[in-house]
Amino acid sequence: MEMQGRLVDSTFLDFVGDMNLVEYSLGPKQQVDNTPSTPDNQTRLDEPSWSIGLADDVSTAQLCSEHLTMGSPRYCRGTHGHTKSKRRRIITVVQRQAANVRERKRMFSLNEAFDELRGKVPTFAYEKRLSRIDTLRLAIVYISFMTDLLENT
DNA sequence: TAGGCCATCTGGTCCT
DNA sequence: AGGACCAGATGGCCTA
Repeated sequence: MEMQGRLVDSTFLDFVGDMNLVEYSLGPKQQVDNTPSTPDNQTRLDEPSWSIGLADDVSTAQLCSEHLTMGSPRYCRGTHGHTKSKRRRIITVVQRQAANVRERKRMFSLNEAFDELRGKVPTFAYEKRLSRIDTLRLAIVYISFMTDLLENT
């Protein structure tokens, strides 16, 4: 994937070289692997502490109050700020887990798309893996550059 | 140690 | 009703 640089003429490489995006140092190690479920996550899924003792028809509001003791505000969001609540969608633990799985799959496909995009934008071989935001920014610059190139030839 | 990046969870909203 | 999408929150990992 770092081969893309060779496919692009030196003009663009000079162009890219001027960008702040290419300030990465050596260090090819992947920062994060994109596997959707690490062993850590598996344990989290396997034993969802927040689901213990919850009946299927427990509302999320109840869930919230029950888990204030967990000391983690992440389990109690959505109601703060606006006490006037709209109708809440009752969701079971099973549905929540299914939604989490879908969300992980969705993010996985999103990351696949990012990887594909990384393969399309030119980078130097020694560069660290582009972050998602840098991939988008570089793609924007790359497209703009190519557009200009086409219009001026 | 602070900051950046990421995975994951979660609730809200939109759409079918 | 339920899935897709989105954004906020949180915690972990890595690097300067």
